[in-house]
Amino acid sequence: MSNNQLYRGSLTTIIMRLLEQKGRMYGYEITQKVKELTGGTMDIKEGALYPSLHKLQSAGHLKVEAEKVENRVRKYYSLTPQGEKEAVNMMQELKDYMENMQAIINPKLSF
Amino acid sequence: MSNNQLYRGSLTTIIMRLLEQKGRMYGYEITQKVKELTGGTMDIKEGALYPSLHKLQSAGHLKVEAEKVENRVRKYYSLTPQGEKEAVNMMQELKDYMENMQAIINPKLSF
DNA sequence: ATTGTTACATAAGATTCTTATGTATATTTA
DNA sequence: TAAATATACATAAGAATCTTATGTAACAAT
Repeated sequence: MSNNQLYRGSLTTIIMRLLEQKGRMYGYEITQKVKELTGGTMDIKEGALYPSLHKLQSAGHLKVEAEKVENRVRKYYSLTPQGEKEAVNMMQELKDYMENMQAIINPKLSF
Repeated sequence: MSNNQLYRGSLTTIIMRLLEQKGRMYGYEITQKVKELTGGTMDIKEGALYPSLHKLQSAGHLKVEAEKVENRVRKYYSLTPQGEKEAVNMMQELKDYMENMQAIINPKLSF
């Protein structure tokens, strides 16, 4: 993902958010989109991505449809109704995380 | 730390930043300060804190001084010169992380 | 006398990631 | 045309970070 431990734990949030916005994406497309959006600094590894997608799927947050495009198989993922709720949840948790980190890093009148 | 995987990987950054600001803190004090700064939502577990402090110390980022206060031992940690540089580094990496997450979550003209 | 707080520590297990490896097709480049 | 790169999936072994559980020890409060 990056040679930085901070990214640890944020992959599922990223996947859920991209699918919330785009509706339907396949795995490889997600890696490319993230690379594009972060100017090349974030590089999602396949060894992290695919197990993560499978876990979200078996948790009932994603559904998958396999399609053959240009003689290659693609697995398109999208949010289930339950996944839509979970995506909203995860976005709130990311917001809370960011605010908490800001509160620690730039405390208001605490030091 | 929190029932949220996003916090995974941010403990060392938090420790380094608090020591950068306060100069000198002991383990238990760090847990209380973080609780205070985040309104009780972040709760650093001892099983995460102490191994993390030991690792930062053996990496040369922290130095430790044991003191007996009210008949109880405290281990005060502070940044080494090398640790000061590493703290600046970590703050930049946190900033980059936050910006990258923002770019994914709220993309500018990409969807 | 028991519970809660302060203060340290470590071990076992869970989770998430990296690295390595594998399969397969298509395109580009040397 | 052979080799390298890109596209597209997958899994296994090991690393890193965390939680849970447990332990020691002194002090305060109920």
